[in-house]
This record gives sequence, structure tokens and C-alpha cells, in this order.
Amino acid sequence: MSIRVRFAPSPTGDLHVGGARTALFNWLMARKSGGTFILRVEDTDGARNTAEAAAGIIKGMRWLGLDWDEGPEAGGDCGPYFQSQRKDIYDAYFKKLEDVGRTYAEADGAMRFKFSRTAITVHDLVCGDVTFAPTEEPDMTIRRPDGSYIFHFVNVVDDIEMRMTHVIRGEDHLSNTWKHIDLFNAFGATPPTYVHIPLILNPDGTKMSKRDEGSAIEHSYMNAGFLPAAVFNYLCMLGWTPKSESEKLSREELTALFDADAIHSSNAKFDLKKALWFNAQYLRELSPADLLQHARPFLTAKGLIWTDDTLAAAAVHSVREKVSLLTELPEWVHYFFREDYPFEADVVTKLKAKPENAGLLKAAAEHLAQSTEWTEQSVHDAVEAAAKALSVKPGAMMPLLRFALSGQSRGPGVTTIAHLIGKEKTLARIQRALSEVLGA
RNA sequence: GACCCCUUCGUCUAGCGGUUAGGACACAUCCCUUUCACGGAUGCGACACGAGUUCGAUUCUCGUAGGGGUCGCCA
Repeated sequence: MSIRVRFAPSPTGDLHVGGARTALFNWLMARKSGGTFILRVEDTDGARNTAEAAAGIIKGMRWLGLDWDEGPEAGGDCGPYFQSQRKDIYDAYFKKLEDVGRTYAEADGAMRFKFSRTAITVHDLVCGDVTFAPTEEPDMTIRRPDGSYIFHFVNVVDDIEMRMTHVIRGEDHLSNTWKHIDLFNAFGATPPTYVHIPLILNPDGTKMSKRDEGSAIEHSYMNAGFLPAAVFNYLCMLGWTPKSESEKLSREELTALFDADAIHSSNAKFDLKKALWFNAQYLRELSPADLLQHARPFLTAKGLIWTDDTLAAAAVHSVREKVSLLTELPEWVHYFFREDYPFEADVVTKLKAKPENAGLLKAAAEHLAQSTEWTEQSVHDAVEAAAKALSVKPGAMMPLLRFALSGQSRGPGVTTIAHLIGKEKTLARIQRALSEVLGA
């Protein structure tokens, strides 16, 4: 039998790392086995669910590359995939329960499910067999007075209707799973295999919630300059260790290595530093064109404009090893795109510190002006010749040129900057530094 | 209060009776270097505690402590 798994979020807010990783593991399970991944929106709580939240969750999943085979925008044989549109199905199932005498009404019209009150064992791939003694809890409400149904009921009905073979979800559901199995049994259906995955905690060990750092996919990752591949990879490492030499693994490798049995049973704390490290790894192996593609919205958001994509790509590529987030790119490359870049305060101080700096810059400009070709090597040679003429080391001249060409004290190689912006701008920038900063 | 899950360096983890307890992130130092980084090297650093089983426990069992979760007409 082909594996069928689902991610069943309730659209009460943004997609969160916990939910994203649950979706991720479900996706991996399906893709690994050639099975089916279903997205089902559990919007039975009319008061708290919003269409915006549902759209946000879909947006986040698309960004992470978690495509679904059945669900909103994808269709499928088991639809509709919004629980708010499945009332007829729930009514029919509720009738089945009534027919076997497992329901009864409260005074206000709410309907409860009569528990079997027998010992129930959950077979879980992560937690093993977990047996719950006959319950002493009150029977659970499954239908509200207004006729709408409660989570436990619709969740089970849909898992039956959609023929789920495995239920991969957060460990916070484990304690309620016996209720679900009780329902499966009442319907005469076979429960799926459960996989309760550990929770993701804040660095201080508390449960991660909406407001916490690194929690919301769109806010903390998409808009913060993460690459989806990096987030995908990092999230996988929280609660699962692939049998592999490296931790840095592609989507394809993770899919091939995925093994639900190997998922851990202990919770993991979120580590932003490590997430950043993963992102830096992915960032630096992007081609110039791909890097620019990802960086584009972050550059334009800072008002940087350009006409030559090749040049812009080379610019961002030249600093790819210096950043761990796309949002850091603009401050590292802005001077490639404009001539009115500011001179940082410490740069001004350093330039003014020694009176001979003006002479050094002028000499560099003169030698550079004589260059007939304009490559990184020719720039380097010209600077070296200028240094030699004044009996100083090239190392004394390079920082000054960096200040003049970028206004900053850090960045890619000076020769790289000069080469990319061209001879004309290089000479003009040196002149500007001489006149504006040194008054020469 | 009851029930469920969990417990190895600061963090993510390897380990599945005998290991100098390994790796990654972070941190520190050094090397490389025109800056910042990258990279390389080294260092720092853990089996929660107590019983038991065993020739021998990080590993198996029980207990304690600690952490997390659940017990809704939320999902």
C-alpha cells in the first residue's frame, strides 16, 4: 500500500518552525517512498481561523519547496481539503457513531463521544508502544451546539476518509492519541501508524511560540535573508540525524536518507547561530547569477539600482563569503552601485591621520591612469609600481585605495573593486576622496 | 492533581556492555592575509543523581530529580 501522509495546520497565524518541520518530515516521508503528501487545512474554529493565515501557511510551504500532491490549489480525490467545507462528511460519520450508541447530548445541545474506557496502546515509530490505562476523563465533546465539529473528531474522520497510512505530528499530540484511536475503533477503522516528533524549544528551554525569535517562517526566514535550502536543511537536523558524514545535505540527499524510525524522541532547542552557519554555507556556493537572483529584492529594498546584471552579480558574488544573510548584502556592496557613497567615520580618521596619505593616493592614481588594460592583475601591478616609486609597501597603499573606492575599511579585494567599477570610476573616486576627505 | 514523553560538551548530536566518549555550531588561540571574511591547525568542553543486573555500565532495569507535553464546546 502506498504511503499517504498529511500536514494539517490550523490557520490561526503564520507558519512556524514547528509546523514547518512537521510538514517537512511528512514531505520527506512521502517523497522518499513515492507516496502522497496531502495538505489539509483544519479550519473548524470559525472564530480564530483566517483566510490570510491559510494563505500565509501556503506561501511559507511554497517557499520551502514543500509541494503537496493533494490539497488547496492542487485538488485531489479526497477533497475538499478545507475542513470548513466538509460538514456533510462529518454529519455522515457522526450518524455512524450515533447508530452504534457512542454519542449523547448535553443540555445545551453539544454532543459527546462515549469513551470505551479500555486500555489503549499507541504504536508509534518514535516513542514505541505507549499504553494508556482506561481513562477517567469526562467523555469528549465532538460537536458544538451550533453543529460544528471539534478537532479530535474531524481529524480522525478525515484521516479515515483520506486514507492516511501515517500520522506524523508534534509530540504534543501524543497524550491525546488514545482518544483518536478510540474513535478509529468506534468507526471500525484501522488507525494509522503514528510518528510523534519532538518539539522545537527556545534556547532557554521554553516552548517556542509566535513571538519568539526564529519562530515565524515568513518574518524570521523569508524576510530575514535566509535561503530556503538552508532552512530546509537546518530544520531537518532538529530532531533527526541522517546517517551521513556531513550535516550539510541537499533536499535530494535528505530525501534519500530520510528514515522516520531514526527521528529522535527528545526535544531540541533552536540555535540561531547554527541556522546562520547553514545559510552562510549555502550562500557562498551560489553562482553569481543565482546569488543576485536571491539578493535582488534585498538590494532594491535599500534603494540600490543598476542596469548591468552581470556587474551586479559580480559585486554580490565578491562578498559572498562575508555575510550569512541576504539582508547583510546591501551594506557590503552599496558603493558598487553609486558614486555618492559615504565615507565612514573611521575611514576619514584614518585617511587624515597621516599627511603623506594624499601623496600616496595621488601616486596610485597616476600609475593607474597609465594602465592600458584593466584587469585585477594590471590594477595590482600599477599599485605595486606606485608603491615602489615612493618606497613604501603595497600594503600601505591598498587600505587607502579601499577607503577611496568604497568609503569603507572592509570589503572584497581592492583590485576586485577597482576592476569591477572600471578605470574611469576608480580614478574619479580617488579624486573625490582627495578633495572631499583630504582637501587636496 | 493525574497521565504521557524526554535527560551525553553552552547548543545540535554520534554511541546501541569494554571507546583516550567522536563530530558539527559557538567560543578561544595560532597560521594564512592589503581589510573583513573564507580556509587550515589547536584548544575549551558532556554521559543529571542513586540503586540494581554484570567480570565490566554512557549503553540494560528500577527509583529520584529536572525539563517538556496533555487532561477545552483550541487545534
